[in-house]
Amino acid sequence: MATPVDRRDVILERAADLFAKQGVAATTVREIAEAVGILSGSLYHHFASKDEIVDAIVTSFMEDLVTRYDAVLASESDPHAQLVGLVRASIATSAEHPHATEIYQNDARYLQADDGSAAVVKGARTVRSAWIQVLEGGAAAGVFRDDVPVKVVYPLLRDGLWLTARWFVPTRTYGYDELAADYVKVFVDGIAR
Amino acid sequence: MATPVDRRDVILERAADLFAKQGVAATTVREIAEAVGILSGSLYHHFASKDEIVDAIVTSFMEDLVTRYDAVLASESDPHAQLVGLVRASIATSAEHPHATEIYQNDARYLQADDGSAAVVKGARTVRSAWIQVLEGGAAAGVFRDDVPVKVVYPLLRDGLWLTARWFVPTRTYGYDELAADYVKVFVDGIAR
DNA sequence: TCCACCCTTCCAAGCGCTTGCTAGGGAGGC
DNA sequence: GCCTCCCTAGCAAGCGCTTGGAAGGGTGGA
Repeated sequence: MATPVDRRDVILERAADLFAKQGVAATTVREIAEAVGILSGSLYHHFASKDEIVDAIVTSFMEDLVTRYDAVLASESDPHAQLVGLVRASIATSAEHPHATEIYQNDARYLQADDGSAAVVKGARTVRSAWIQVLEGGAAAGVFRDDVPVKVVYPLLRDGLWLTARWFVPTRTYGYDELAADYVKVFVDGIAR
Repeated sequence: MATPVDRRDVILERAADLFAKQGVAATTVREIAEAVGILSGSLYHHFASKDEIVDAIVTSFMEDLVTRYDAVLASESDPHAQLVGLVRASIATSAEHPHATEIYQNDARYLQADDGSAAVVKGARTVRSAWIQVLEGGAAAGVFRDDVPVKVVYPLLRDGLWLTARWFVPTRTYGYDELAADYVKVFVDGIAR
């Protein structure tokens, strides 16, 4: 018999999958319950609301991400190394939370509309400032270009990076490490030969 | 008194705005009707269903995009010029259809789940092949790098580009042309100094 | 060891409300 | 009179969630 912790995790996992595929609004509690193998009323034994399920998924992802970013910035000081670290941390977090990124990308409005959870809002701010700090630091140090505003560079990097969760499927010969390396090549060196 | 064409356009415009902000599933026909200034039952005089509204918005955008892409590829043969052309065409189309891009990015699953409209599916294929053609042609011509697979380069470019619709707000001194130019700088030359 | 009690988890039925949409009829313009 | 556009009332289906009760397992005391 599953322990309480296990069932709760299964709900989060299945819900994350459905939310990512269909969007939060279009996913019913009945669908989530069916995917878990229980009836929808039973979900409310574990979570107070559908919103709370969403929050739990995204909060877990965001906390993991912030922890990894903090570790990168604490251990690297060279802008290029920091950038590589942030990319690797992002991709590793995305791999660890296979659907949270998709939910966050697609349903950020949903979270904001409900004023989100404090942890998510705070985490998002931390994530953004990590990147801005690295890009600005790199430009100041003469490592990164400064002719394109950081407020333009950052969203281009951000969106390319986070939407890898939507299309990337690792294979035996081309995994997350290879993706991170190629991402850095494309953005740091460009596609020109 | 508004002519039928005008009212229909107003519905599409208002619906596009709401769909982009909230997602298709989370936008009710009552909200759309209210934004237009009529009651929800009246929408069905102009459109057979809510889905048809979505389709009309996305189809119009996609047709415009394909037309612009075809024009670029017909008039440029140098890979770099083609890439610049595709970028400029994408950004121009995005500016012309302020919300369709957001809908397409967020609700592509929705469209696919309903087998979408033939025009959208066909258009999406055309769009993708235009990029692949340019990237592969450029690599073969020694203009673009060939050490990173095109199937990785393309989605990075694509996502950075299309999500500009989500964050970019033109100002008097930094408009769509400047964005296109900076996008090209970032992706073609990279951010390294 | 056995039994009563408690807790956890779930089922089942249903609530109040919302959704996309229908169909009948009215109003205004030509 | 006819046509276009809209209002109105309401339908059927479905939504997130509540509530009462059942079932199973664990624990402690006699």
